[in-house]
Parts: sequence; structure tokens; C-alpha cells
Amino acid sequence: MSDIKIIQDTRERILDVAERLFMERGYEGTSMRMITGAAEVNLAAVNYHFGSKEALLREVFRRRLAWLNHERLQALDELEGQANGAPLKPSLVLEAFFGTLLRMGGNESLGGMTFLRLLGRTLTEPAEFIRTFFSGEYAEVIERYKLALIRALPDVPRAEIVWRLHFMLGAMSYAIAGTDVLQVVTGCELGDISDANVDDKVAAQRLADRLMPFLLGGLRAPLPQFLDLSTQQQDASPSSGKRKTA
Amino acid sequence: MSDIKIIQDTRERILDVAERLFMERGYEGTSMRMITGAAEVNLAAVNYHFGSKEALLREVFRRRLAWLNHERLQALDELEGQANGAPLKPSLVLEAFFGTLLRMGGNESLGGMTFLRLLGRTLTEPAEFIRTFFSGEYAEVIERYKLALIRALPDVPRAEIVWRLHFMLGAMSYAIAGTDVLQVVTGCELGDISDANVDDKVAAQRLADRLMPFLLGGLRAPLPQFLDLSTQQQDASPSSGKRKTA
DNA sequence: AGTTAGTTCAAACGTTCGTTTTAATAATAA
DNA sequence: TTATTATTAAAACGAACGTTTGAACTAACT
Repeated sequence: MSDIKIIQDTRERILDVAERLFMERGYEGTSMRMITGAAEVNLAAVNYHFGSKEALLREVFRRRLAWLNHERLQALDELEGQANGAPLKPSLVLEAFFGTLLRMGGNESLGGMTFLRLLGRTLTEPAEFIRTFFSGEYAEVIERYKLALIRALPDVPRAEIVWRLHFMLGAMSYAIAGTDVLQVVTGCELGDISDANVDDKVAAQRLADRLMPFLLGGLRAPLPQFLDLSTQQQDASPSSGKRKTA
Repeated sequence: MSDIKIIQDTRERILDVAERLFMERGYEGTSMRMITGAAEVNLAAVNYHFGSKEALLREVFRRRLAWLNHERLQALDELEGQANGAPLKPSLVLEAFFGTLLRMGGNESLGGMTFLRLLGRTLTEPAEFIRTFFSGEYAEVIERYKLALIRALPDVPRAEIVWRLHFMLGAMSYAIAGTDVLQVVTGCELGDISDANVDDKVAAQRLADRLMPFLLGGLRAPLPQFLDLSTQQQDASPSSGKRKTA
């Protein structure tokens, strides 16, 4: 049962190892020799099968993002189909977008938490070709969800929704990518996410349970119109009265 | 006025240039020759003044974090002094923690947005020594604020607060670090943060105005006890009744 | 003046990087 | 079988990496 994949062709074995190493050490911090060494293939195999290191990274992402993009679009299609033209509830839009990703993290045959961590980390990689690659891969899905959120929150300005989508992506990426980083920072009380004994399925579910309420709370927070950071006097507690609510 | 700092000693010029390049290209993506070339100093100057590339990165952070840590602790001290032993309002704790950082981003002599971006990016750098360095630099401040939040939200389990602190750090880091990344992803409608024409002061203020309400909303969101991601039926809209609120 | 400590400089060190080459081997088709 | 193609193998390529060396220059003090 655990040795289903003992026999793997070179191509797949390289992709699996590269996925893990890129996650652990970053793109620039992972050399071809590390990859081919861990995958137990010849050094030239990467260039033979993929052409270059850059192309290998792209392929690592493409085989996962193809599934993710399709799944996310389909989830939104279903929601919009059921809604019959009515705006969707924000919670359902978030569930479709982030829930799909987190469910992917729970499925080891789709890369599991390894791929999720890689995705979160790589979004901040500064290399030029990585950025252009991601905007190409992500553009369509993000655009669809952005429009869905704009329809779901008709009273909130578009710009504000984009900001908050930005914040939500950040919270999610760090929550995933930064586990071992912030585990030290925040003390060891998380336990859950960074626990290696727990399998991806459970870890992803626990993360989802905590993350989704946080994101919804942030998305639906009062608008900043009447808040002023430069004074220390603003009151953002829930009991305060006169505030515009998203 | 703009040429106050034309004359700089080698040490400072290296630090300034390294700060910017590490932000733009990452630690591994920035070579000593890039740094010394841009700083117009000899290649050996970095090793002479700092010892190694690693030590240079540490020094780049130390000169900024010294100020930031002091300021954050002092802000919390003041709040707790004014409160006379009573728990602080969550909004004030967040203002002290994130407001201090964002004000730093508005002050060019403290590194401005360049340092903020560098900080956000570097938190996810996978290199081992970077992680251990940060946990050492951050530990005290994070611990203090964690305790303040725990006191500020007595009804919320400690673990949940740590999770949400984690999420907030992520939202902030990405909001800062990922501007040029997600600018493409989210379309060009942000305009504000990634606009090079706007100075750091304005950019930091605009970011703060958007970010603080989002973080507060997330921090104070309903607890996940009764939410279940695996079913698509949960309702997280604000009008729904029976939910425990943080 | 001479001495000393601090700094800058050009040049080279050995290592590792991604990639390429050329030959050997395995697999498939005629 | 032979011919052809696909894959793997070992070795080397030039370039770039972080670091070190030892001499040259500067400035201050005796």
C-alpha cells in the first residue's frame, strides 16, 4: 500500500523531489545536483526532460495548478449556477476559493501540504520569471473571483475589495508557508500545523477551520473611511456605534 | 536638501544598497559583486567591514529592528501604563504593533518601505540561519504582544489567538512584500501601494488605513467551533444568530 | 621625519553553479 | 536481424559564487 509508487519514471521522480526541495530551500537555494542526487537520477536528466531549471520549476507548478485552476473555476460555476443570477454570499465565495486550495493540501496525490507550502513561499520569490509565470497562471481565476466578490459585496468599493483580497491571499500564504518560520516566533503553542506526526488531511482541515472565519471577519470588517491611524484615539471595538459596515 | 547624504562612509553605503538589493532580488539572488558594484566600493569591503554575506544580512536587519523592537515595546508599555492593570482593547494592541511598523515604513531615514518589503519577504526565506536569526530578534516582542492580546480577549482560547496572530502577521507581510507580485495578480486597480510616484509616507498611511480594519475584523471574527468546512452549508454571514463571538 | 592602525585596492583562491557534450545503453520499428 | 529512436551515463564546459591575500594608500600620532 505504501509502495504503490516505488517504480516511477525519471520525469515524475524529478518533479516530486524538486517540489519538495524547492519548498524546503527555495528556488535559488536548490541546485540541480541536489535534485538529481535526491531523485537518484543522472545530473543531465533535468535538462534532458525539461530543458532548464526554470522550465522544471514551471512544470512543477503547472501539473498542480492545472487541477487547482480547473477546480476553482468549477466551484464558482456551480455556485453561480445554483444562485440563478443572484449575487453569492461572501462566505460561499471564500469557501470555493480557499476551501478548494486547502482540500488540495489534504490530498497527497495532489502534492499535499508540500505543494501548498511551496506555493505560498514562491509567491514572494523575487525572481522575475517566477512573477510573470504566476500572473499568467493565476490571472483568469483571480479575475473571476474578484468579480464574484464585487457582486457579493455591492456596497463595498471595488478598490477596497481588491485590497482585502490581497490581504486574504497574504494571510493564507503565510499561514501555510510560514509554519516553521512563525512556529518559533509565536512560541510552540500552535502544535497543530507544524506537527509532522499529523497527516496532511488532518493538518489541512485544522488550518481551514481556523483560517476561514478569520478571512471572513477581515473581509466583512468595517470600512476604513472614518478610521485614522495617525491618532491613537480611534475605537474599533464592536460595541462602538456609528461605523459603516461592509 | 536631497544631497545631504552624498558623503557616506563605506559601511553605511553598503548597508543601504544591500537593503535594497536583498529586497529586490532576495538573499540568494543577490551577489556580493552586485552589492559592492552598486555601492561603488571594492569587492572585499563587505568581508572587511562585516565578515561575511550572512553577517551583512544580519547587520542590515539589526540596525532597523533595534529601533522597531524598542518602539514596539515602548508603545505597549505606554498603553499598559495608561490602563492601570486593566486589559487593553484589542484595537489598541494592534495599533501599537502594526501601526509602529507602518509608521516606520513612512520614515525614509528608518528604511522606509524598502525595509518593510525586505522584512516581509525575508520572513519566508527558507535559509536556516535566517529563520534562527529572526526568532531570536523577534521572540521578546512577540511574546509581550501575545500576552497582551490574551489579556485583551479573555474569552478566546490562547491557541486561537496565536493562530490569528499568525494570520495577521501573514496578511501584513504579504500586503507589504507582495505589492509588485500581486499587483499583476489582482489587476492594476490597487494603484496606491505599488505606485512609485507616491512617497513612502503616503503609501504607508494608505496601507495602514486599509490593513488595520481588516486585521481587527479577522481578529474579532466568530470562533470556528461551529463551522465545518467540509460541508458547503455553513453560513458565516453577520446576520446569522447563534454563533460564539470573539 | 618615521611608525602605526585603519581602510581600500586589484588579483586570485577554490568551489559550486547550470548547462553541454559525447558515448553507452535500452527500447521500438522495419 | 538491423535501423532508429529514446533515454541514461560520465565527464567536462565556462561562468559566477563567497572569500582571502598582500600590497598600496590614508591619516593620525610620536
